[in-house]
Amino acid sequence: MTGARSKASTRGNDSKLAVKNKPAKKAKSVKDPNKPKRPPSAFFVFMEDFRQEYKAKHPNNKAVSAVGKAGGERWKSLTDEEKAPYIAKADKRKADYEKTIQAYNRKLAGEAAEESDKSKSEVEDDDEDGSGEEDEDDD
DNA sequence: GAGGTGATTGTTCGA
DNA sequence: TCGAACAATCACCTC
Repeated sequence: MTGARSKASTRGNDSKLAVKNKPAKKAKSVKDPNKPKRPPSAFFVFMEDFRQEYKAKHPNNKAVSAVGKAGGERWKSLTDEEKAPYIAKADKRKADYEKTIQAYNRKLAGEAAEESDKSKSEVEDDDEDGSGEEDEDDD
């Protein structure tokens, strides 16, 4: 939309020296390394294509910032019809992601229950069949 | 050597 | 409901 991301928006182009005051993004990922990555939005699906095109046109330009800018402008110039295939792809990935995240959440719940059960076992100390394998969601 | 940074938009999730 | 975080990419820079 407005594109007024309070995050980076208009940063110094190549001012890598300008240290961003945003916290380490990766820090959160470290929290949940097993968490499935978010699906790419239609724009990112488009970028996958656009990067190759841009690379072909500008083999010397490896600056991701330039690709991002060019991709953003191109994306805005696209019509809904042109965006449609990318949106469809993104939608597909999103559906897949929902499945994955559900399995992930179930696994989390299972682990939480296991931990809770462990605490209980420590107190009661009985019943340890070990048959509580998480269903790897095969269906 | 390892890891952060930049630029873009869309989506998701938490407060 | 709003806003921040995060998704990909990769050369370059800092520690």
